[in-house]
Amino acid sequence: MSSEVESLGARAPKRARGKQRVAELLEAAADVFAERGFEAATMTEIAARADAPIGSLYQFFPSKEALADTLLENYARLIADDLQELERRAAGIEIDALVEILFKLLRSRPRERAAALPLAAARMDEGTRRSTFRHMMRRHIAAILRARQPSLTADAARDMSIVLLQLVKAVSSLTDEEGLAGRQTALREMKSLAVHYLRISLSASSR
Amino acid sequence: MSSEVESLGARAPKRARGKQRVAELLEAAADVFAERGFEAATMTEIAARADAPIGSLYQFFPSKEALADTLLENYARLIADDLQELERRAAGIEIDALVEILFKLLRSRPRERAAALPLAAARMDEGTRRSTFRHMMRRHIAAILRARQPSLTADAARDMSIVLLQLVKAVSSLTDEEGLAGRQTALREMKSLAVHYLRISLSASSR
DNA sequence: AGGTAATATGAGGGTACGCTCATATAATTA
DNA sequence: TAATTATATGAGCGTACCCTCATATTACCT
Repeated sequence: MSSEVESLGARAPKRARGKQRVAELLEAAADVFAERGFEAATMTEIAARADAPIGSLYQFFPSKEALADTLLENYARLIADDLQELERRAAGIEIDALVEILFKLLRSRPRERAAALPLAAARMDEGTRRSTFRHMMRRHIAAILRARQPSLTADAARDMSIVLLQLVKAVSSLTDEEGLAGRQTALREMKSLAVHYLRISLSASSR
Repeated sequence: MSSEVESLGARAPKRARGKQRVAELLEAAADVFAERGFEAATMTEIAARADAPIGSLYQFFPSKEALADTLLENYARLIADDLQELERRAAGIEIDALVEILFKLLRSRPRERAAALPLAAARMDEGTRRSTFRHMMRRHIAAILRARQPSLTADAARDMSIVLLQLVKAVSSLTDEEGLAGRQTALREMKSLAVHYLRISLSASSR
């Protein structure tokens, strides 16, 4: 499932067996982090769920933090790539189609996403990393909007991306909630709200 | 600040000094839970921040879970009371004013809210408690909408309350984010989105 | 004043956690 | 084959956590 390797880890896997192990460990880690959150997740459970001894886990990931960061970076890279590709195609796409694509894209890879979101929240303010997950998202969405309509100022695009991302987040949390009566209706209405918002704002900026 | 006492705690305070202590402990607990989340918060730090020895904390709260639940219930009761009062007045209020009041109300008591939201997420599925915080909110918002427009069906009011609460949540998370350029603009636009949504949906239901 | 209930206090028990490391095995290279 | 590098394994170390409890102090009541 996850085929990427860590960047800042202690020892990267060199052989096929190592890479396979790392993939299994990352998959198990994603599940456990998604279920329990960063703090409550334990390295013991992650190793157990990957059917690996605890030593193997630490062979490839020097700490719980490094493991979480690897997971987060992998997910961020996947999404960033998709967003960049959408930016290239954005010029010729209608607004409602754009919203549809955007929503689908940001809700894709639900497993990785379910792990990444708690991790992004828990490990937000570590060290000097100013390039938060959320900032990357905003930059990309703003770029897509400006690709779609070049007359947009940078400030306007930034503001719109903030609103749009909040709407996506709302849709995501509704999608994740099981057994909610009225969920379909709510999802539809939130999408049409997004389309409405984009239409209004884009037409205002084209004056 | 917090003047309520716990309901299911081991020993409720009987004397003035005890009540004062409990208030200080709850305040410190709210801060620590807000900063660190449920899991990462430690009883030691909560006691230290209230300038109380660890034994005093356990005198009044038998466990970390009980402490969190007390905090959550206190906040839920405060908000529920406010919402109920708004329901009584809802009939004569214009839509944009209603949205304004609702948003302000749900963002009030930022300290308690900052603690309650992580706790609600962390302790969502404990025991048989089906009356989640979120369900209570939805019921109240739906009741307010129906008070404002009695022709609303129960289902429609429920769906609208779901959408509305997501919008409020989005606004809240923007409010909490410091130093965000474009925040004011984003807040204004999300509010007008909520008004637009309510107008459309309510007029559709009055046919 | 004496008696009783409420509160104060902090040393420490038990536990689970993150993580280390010495040692064993497998795969690759020379 | 021999040497070397990569990976496997799990007992156990140190620590920090949640919580207990014996004992001391304070406030209230009669």
